[in-house]
Amino acid sequence: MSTESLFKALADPNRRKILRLLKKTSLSAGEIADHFTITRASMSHHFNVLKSADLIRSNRHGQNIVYSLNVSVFEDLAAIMFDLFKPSLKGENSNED
Amino acid sequence: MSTESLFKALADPNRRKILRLLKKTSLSAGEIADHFTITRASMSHHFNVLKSADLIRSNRHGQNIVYSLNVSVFEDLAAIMFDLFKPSLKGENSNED
DNA sequence: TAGATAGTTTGATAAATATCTAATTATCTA
DNA sequence: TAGATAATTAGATATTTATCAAACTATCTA
Repeated sequence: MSTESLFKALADPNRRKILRLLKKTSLSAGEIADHFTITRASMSHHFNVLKSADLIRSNRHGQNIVYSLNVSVFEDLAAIMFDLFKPSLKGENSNED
Repeated sequence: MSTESLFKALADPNRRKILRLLKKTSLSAGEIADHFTITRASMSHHFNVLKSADLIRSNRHGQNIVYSLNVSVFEDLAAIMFDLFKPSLKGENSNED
């Protein structure tokens, strides 16, 4: 279910924009929301999807919830991509679904 | 729309399995379908999604339609991933959506 | 402690998607 | 050319998803 949730999370332009914003620095939910026109409820939904895919982490700081990018997923994604595209060797089999 | 269709195409386990099958060698629609339990109509739908994302190519050989992996998308995907995760430099901006 | 502020959760709805069966198209061969 | 085979397209349905408004939770501060 992890590869599944990862690609589904990445398959939405708003969520990719969130990730790009978090590349520079961690940001609170409100700071992120300021870059979008959809409601904060909808933003929360996207935060949840990204968290479920382990693409972001959250920490409360007082009234704010601060989100940060989990860069370690980058490695996972790379591995998945190799699994999908790399010419396979004799007897090699995939773990992924 | 291209990044969009790419991730959406990859967000389905049946479609990822199709790509993995095509890593080794090109295969006809029927040969691919033999590895699945869903109907051939459903398989055709998945082929269409993968073709729209430019992940596979198709060529008719007599009665068969032979599908092959388009490995050049691997590079596109790598670029998109860097855009999403790589720490950005001063004044740098993304082209993606 | 009573607002005010930041954010999430709930419930509803419209749009997208995966699947199926049935019908259609393209090609081969007897 | 008629039937058989390979595959796709069309139409229908159930599930998932993105979004919103409203209600709720957590924290701060006067």
